[in-house]
Amino acid sequence: MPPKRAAASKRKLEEDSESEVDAATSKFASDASDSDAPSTSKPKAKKAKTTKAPKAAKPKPAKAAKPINDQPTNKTLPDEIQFPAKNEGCVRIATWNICGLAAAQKKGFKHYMEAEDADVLILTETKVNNDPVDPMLTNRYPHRYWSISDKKTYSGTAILSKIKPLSVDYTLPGHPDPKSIKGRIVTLEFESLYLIGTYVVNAGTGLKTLDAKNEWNKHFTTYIRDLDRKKPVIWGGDLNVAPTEIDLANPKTNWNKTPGYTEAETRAFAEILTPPEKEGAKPMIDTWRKMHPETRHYTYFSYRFNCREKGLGWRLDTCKFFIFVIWHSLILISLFLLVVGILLWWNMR
DNA sequence: TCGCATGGGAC
DNA sequence: TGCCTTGCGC
DNA sequence: GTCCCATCCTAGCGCAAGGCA
Repeated sequence: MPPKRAAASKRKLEEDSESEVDAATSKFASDASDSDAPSTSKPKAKKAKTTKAPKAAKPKPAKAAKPINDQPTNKTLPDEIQFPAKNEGCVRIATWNICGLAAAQKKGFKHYMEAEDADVLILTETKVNNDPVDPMLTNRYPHRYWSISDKKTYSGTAILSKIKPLSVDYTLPGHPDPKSIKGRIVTLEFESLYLIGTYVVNAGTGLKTLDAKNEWNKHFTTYIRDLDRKKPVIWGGDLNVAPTEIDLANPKTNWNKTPGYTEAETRAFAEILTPPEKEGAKPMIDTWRKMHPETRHYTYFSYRFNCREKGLGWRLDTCKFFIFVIWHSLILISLFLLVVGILLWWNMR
């Protein structure tokens, strides 16, 4: 049954700045056999229904604030999007939290995909229940890996690639509840590196799922360290954390209250980036922050309070790429962080 | 998850 | 069967 | 009285599933 929001279905698409990495790597590709493993989805038990009094409508402020940081405020995807040309010999990796593939496709996902022409595209919150067979995707990306949640139309992570990986993994080793991880992680192993795409657990309204997130962080940290001992790692996707106070517009009022900016989350993230000395692990690089040490640029804006227009956002969901230990690798010849873009992210939390 | 109103404590 | 409402997550 | 801080309350979207004519 189609959703019946039509009458009130305002087209709500927020564009965000997008981060992307062109990582030149002549040996990125491999001759390994294709390991596209289909994910399956299972019907979920229906949710318990509770009665709730309808909220009283409140008049909205008609304030037309001035955009801040020159960030785009349009809510629909333009038909024509331009990105800088790819560098010769580079592999372009991009990430986008699409908040529903079906919805994204209605709103111009195709335009973005054609314009960006990423070699590897990480998608999060796909909300798909089966591996999509859309020719638009299959023609451009011969290798597609969909991690699908057991919970219908919930979470979902995918990596679409023009390059064939050696192997693919949809698990987070060591996590005590593998079911809760389904749909949140895809790891591709290439000849020269690992690429991880994640849709990290959201700490939830009232931080009610912070414990689950802490559990995720604990095991993910171990996992990424283990991989890094073997090959360099690139990690992208929706990381659901604003690492530092310059990664969100109002750090003071949100500290330890709002999911994405709590002590537990920021500390866990910092420890992934800069492992404690005793662990002997190599430090990792937040590429966006490395190249834009002071820029306040956000990837997420709340629907509430006209945050988009006011420039009140967070750098938390997409736009984060972390290239780990690239310097010891001869494979990665150059690294360019291109923050141009139109990131299409109309998620809300 | 912003910005305002409200209330309480410190000074 | 299909429109409409409700609930949930973010 | 003034300042500071904590707390409260709030929007809009995508989607599935249930209610009901």
